[in-house]
Parts: sequence; structure tokens; C-alpha cells
Amino acid sequence: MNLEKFYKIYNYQFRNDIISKLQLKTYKENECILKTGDEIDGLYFLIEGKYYVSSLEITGKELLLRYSKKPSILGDIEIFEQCKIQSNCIAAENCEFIFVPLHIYNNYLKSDSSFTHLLLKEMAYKLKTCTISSRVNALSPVSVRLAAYYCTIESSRANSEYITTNNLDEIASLIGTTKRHLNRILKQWNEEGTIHREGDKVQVLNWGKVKLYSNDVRFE
Amino acid sequence: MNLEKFYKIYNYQFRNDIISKLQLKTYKENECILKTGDEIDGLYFLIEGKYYVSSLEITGKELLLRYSKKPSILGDIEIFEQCKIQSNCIAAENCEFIFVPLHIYNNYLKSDSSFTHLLLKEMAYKLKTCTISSRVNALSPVSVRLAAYYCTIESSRANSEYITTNNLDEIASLIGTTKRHLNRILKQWNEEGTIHREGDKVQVLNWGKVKLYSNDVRFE
DNA sequence: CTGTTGAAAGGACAGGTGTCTCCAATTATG
DNA sequence: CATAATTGGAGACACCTGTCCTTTCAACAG
Repeated sequence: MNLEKFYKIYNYQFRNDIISKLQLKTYKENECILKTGDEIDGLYFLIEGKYYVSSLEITGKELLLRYSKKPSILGDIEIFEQCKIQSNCIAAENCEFIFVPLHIYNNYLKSDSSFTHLLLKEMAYKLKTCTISSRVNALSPVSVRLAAYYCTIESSRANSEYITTNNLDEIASLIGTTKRHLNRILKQWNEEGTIHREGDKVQVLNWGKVKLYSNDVRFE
Repeated sequence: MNLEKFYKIYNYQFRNDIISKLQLKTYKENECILKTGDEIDGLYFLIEGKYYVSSLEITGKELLLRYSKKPSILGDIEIFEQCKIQSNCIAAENCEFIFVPLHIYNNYLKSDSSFTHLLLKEMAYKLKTCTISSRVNALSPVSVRLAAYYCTIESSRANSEYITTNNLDEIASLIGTTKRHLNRILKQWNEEGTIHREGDKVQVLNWGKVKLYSNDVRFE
């Protein structure tokens, strides 16, 4: 077990006697990591790749709740709330996790305060972003949410003019709408010259406009 | 400082040398406990009363994020994310909190694992409910959300037929809509005999119908 | 008692948004 | 190359929902 990556990301070192009890779990792109309703078996620490968390409603509708890259922890809610798995977690690319089995956590790590602080920080982060997106989704029309989405991902990655828009469908369900409606909005922005669109590639020509539309809403 | 209530609710005992450093904070109905954008000064443990958490958007719209009764902790997100206060917290009735100043937490309680577990549990709970309501708000029409709201509060309090509907406005903003729209739905339900309505008093005549409408969505 | 004020309910309307459907473009297949 | 299959975009429509405004009714002051 190579824990170097883990250490770099989470800045935490497991005691030697624990290390042998950890597992490395790997998932291929699109593979399901956790499935709604199943029992949780431990804590998952992402050390490579990306995954997304989505919920499939009884209605058949889906909502992307979060798109996660490292550092990111899975299983925390379920363990502390002692409940079944709340959402589907699916590998967006090949993923690697350090897996801490539940009984290992309970027996060895529960009272380790710096380990616990990892969990606290992660949960606080999730809670903050969840609150924000809940608010934004509830109170802003789709055009604002879309502009906000662009502004959010733009600010988080330097200075590229092109938005590597992963698939419009994905954005649609992330911000809780349909592709049809995104098309409507993108068409309008395209016509007024705010963006230049070619299929899945969207180039923002006028960031000022987009920022204006976003109404200062951000997802982070 | 009488910590008996605290102990009963949170099942945790502070060390003697810490007790003298805690404060009792009280708030009158409608008084603001925390204000968006302010700096957080410590952890608040609710021991009496109820408060609600709401966010005022730039647009002027408001969304009730949560309605909290004991046990409930305030300030956790802000402390672990080291950010400004995220939402307004307002006393719904007279409230009492045990207040743990930030430096006391940092110096004395940070490495106390059973104290930390209080926080973990609370955050997991918040996260779970936040995720649920985010999903529900995004994916269900108002009529479903309203039915779900009734089912949720019904199941959490024995067997009264009347819903002590605190103010329609409140329900409206809790489930992210307007009073106007609630009126529309209630009128329809009233006409079809599902409920009997008199002003703020709503009596459910046909729980089966309401449960059907709720589409198995629940807020908890 | 009467006019004023304010709150609650509902009518009318318009904009936002999802669904369904069709058309065009692109890709795969033979 | 020609045809079938698939995908993306957009038109049409309907419904959900918020805003605005009118009506009604109750409380209240003069």
C-alpha cells in the first residue's frame, strides 16, 4: 500500500499498525462506487480521479449534487447518521480510494482527533457547498444558474477562453434543468454575441455580460 | 451556569476548568442570532427554543433553509471552513444557547474526541437534511413539496389531525414558493375534499390523498 | 355608525421551463 | 456511394409559478 499520495492530499499519517488494514479500491470510469440504499462499509478517501454524486428521484429525474475531486471523502454522512447510502456515487474517470473499513475506524481512529478533524473539515465543506447550491437552485432562474456555473468553473481554472463543456446534458442536470432549456439560453447568448457556440464547445466572447447575468451567484 | 439541560440534550460533560469559560446566551423571539457575513465567534449549542436559518439572496428573495430545535449546533461550518457566517439565524421563539468561545474550543476542546463527535453527528445530520431538501426543492413541483411537508411534520408529532400551520408565509418560504401559490393548491385540495381549510388552520381529511400527492418525498 | 386601514384570498396575466415532436446533420453500415 | 441509425437543435405547446391588482372582510379610530 502506497500511502504517499494520501499523505500529500490529506496531510495525515496512519499509525503503522493500521496501515496494513487499509485497502486500495479502484474504479473504472462510469463504475458505481456507492449505490443508494446500500449499507455503508467504511470511509473512502479519494486519492486519484473524479467522481460525481447524483440522486435518482422516484420520478426518474436525476440531479447531480456534486462533482468531486480530491480531497474528498465518502461515507461520512452515512456513518455518523447511521443510515443507508444517500446518493449514487459514480466514477467520472478512473478513481482510486484509500478505504478504511468501518470497524477499523471504530476501533482505532474514532478517538484520533487529527483524523476526526479531516472528517470535520470535509463535512463542513460539503455542507457549505450544499447549502449554496440549494439556495441558488431554489431562487435563481436557469439563465442565472448557467452564467454562475460558467463563472465558477472559469475562476477555478486559470485563463482559458474555451469552456471544455463536458457534455451539455451533464451541466443541465448539475444545475437542475434540461438540455432543451440550456439550448434556448445558449442560442440567445450566441445571437447577441455574448458567446460563440459550436456544438459542445462554448467560447465566451464577453465575460462581462456573463458575469452580469450571473447576478453574483457562485457555486463556491 | 446551569449545564444540566445541556448534559441531557447533548450527553456530554465539560471538564470543570472549562465550565467557567462558557457563556449562556439568550435571544428573544425574532432576535437575530447570527448575521450573514459576520465573523463567527464560537460554537452555539441550543438548549431551549427554536430558531430558523434563512438566506436572503441579492435578489431580495428569501429561502428558509432549516427550522431547528434542540439538539442543534451553530457555527460549526464557519469554524471548520474558516469562512464568514453563511446564513441568517433568527430566533423563532425565545432561545437559550450554551456558547463556547472560539479560543476555548481551539485550546481545550479541539482534541477532545467525544466533544468532536458531537460536532460530527450534528454536521452529518445537517448535511443529510440539506441534501434531501436540495433534491426535493429542485425536482418536485410545489404541490408535491407541500404534501411532503405535511407528511413530514405529521409523522414527527403523534396524532393530531390539525396542522398547527405556523403562518402560511413561513411554509411558503420553507418549501421555496409563495403564499399565492400555496393558496392555489390549498384551494384545490379543499374543493376536492382532501383537506378542510379555515384561514391558517388546515385539517387534513384524507391523509391517503396527501400521501399520494407527496410522491413518497419526505424532508427527513 | 362610518370611513380608514390592513390583511387575506383569489383573478388575470406573463414569463420560465419541461415535454413532445420533427428536422437536419452526422455517423455507422452494407 | 446509398441508406439506416443516431444525435443535436429547435418549434410548438402546455403547465407551473410568480407578480400585480382587485375584492372582500375584519379591525379600528373618529
